[in-house]
Amino acid sequence: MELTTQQEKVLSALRKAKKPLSAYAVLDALRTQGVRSPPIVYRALEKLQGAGLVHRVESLGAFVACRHTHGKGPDGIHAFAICSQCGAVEELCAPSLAKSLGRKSGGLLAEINHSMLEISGLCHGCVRGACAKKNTKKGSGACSQ
Amino acid sequence: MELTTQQEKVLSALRKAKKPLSAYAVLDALRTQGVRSPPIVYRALEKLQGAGLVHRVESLGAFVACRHTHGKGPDGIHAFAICSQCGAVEELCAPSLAKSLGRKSGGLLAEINHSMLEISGLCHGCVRGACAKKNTKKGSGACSQ
DNA sequence: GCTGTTATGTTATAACGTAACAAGATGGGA
DNA sequence: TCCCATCTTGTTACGTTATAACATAACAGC
Repeated sequence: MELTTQQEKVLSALRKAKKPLSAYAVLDALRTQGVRSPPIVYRALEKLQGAGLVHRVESLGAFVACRHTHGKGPDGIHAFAICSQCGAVEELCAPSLAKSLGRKSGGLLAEINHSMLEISGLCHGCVRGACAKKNTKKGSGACSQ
Repeated sequence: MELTTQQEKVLSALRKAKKPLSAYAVLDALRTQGVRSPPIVYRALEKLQGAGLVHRVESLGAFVACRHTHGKGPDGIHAFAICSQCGAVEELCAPSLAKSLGRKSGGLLAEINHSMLEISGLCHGCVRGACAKKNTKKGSGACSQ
């Protein structure tokens, strides 16, 4: 997929960040590059998500650049481990969940389009007290565990 | 747990609804009963979530009353199947996932507090064309599959 | 040049969530 | 009884997240 200029900018901002960024954080990061209004960011995010290059972390209302290559389709499960204190996030590979999800959701769903799994807790660093900052939304948070 | 008046109202509104309600939808539903401002609803929701009586469906930004009894702790996994067209939601039991989650998230997390799994797709009814309404956020949507 | 499509851009507003403060209600003690 | 702590209720105002609606540019193909 060919990325447009704006999509490149947004993707690059997310790749530079050490933790998930809200759409407005992306906007702020890109103001110096001429990005001025929310829809620009949201449109780019939408395309990038469609291409599997970016995921939305639902429980944070924030976005991360993806490191893996996902197949699209039912086994395109997006799974994240999230430290609720310092904001660190790790993307997990959980392809083995695909089949059991199909069985479990069969009561309601005939087709699966998208699955997401988010596990939150405390990272090793925060448990040891090594992650200085409390997650302040603005703070640069994200420790290396 | 003893519920306060407001908590009762909120829980009852969610139980009556056939699909997840946003906090503001709850607010609207309770205006006739004297509930006038968002914090009242959010506070009640927070307590109800803490008690496991209500869950937040992250990918919808909405809340549902819980039908099961959950143990609290790591195996308190909240799993939902969601029809992206008509808005129907089914809460799944996925206790077997608990252990594998622990393993998968171990790289980052030392402790798990909360896990959520959301699977979206099309329900049997929507695939057959039996669910009339497209999910319009205001529409009463939710088919019986 | 014309046309259809995609990308870009703006303004304004909807929808979701919380901070900060004030005021009643309750339930002990001293 | 009075004082104090605590909990619940309530308000206003604000911050954050997301989208609607519209206008314009850029470009490919005829």
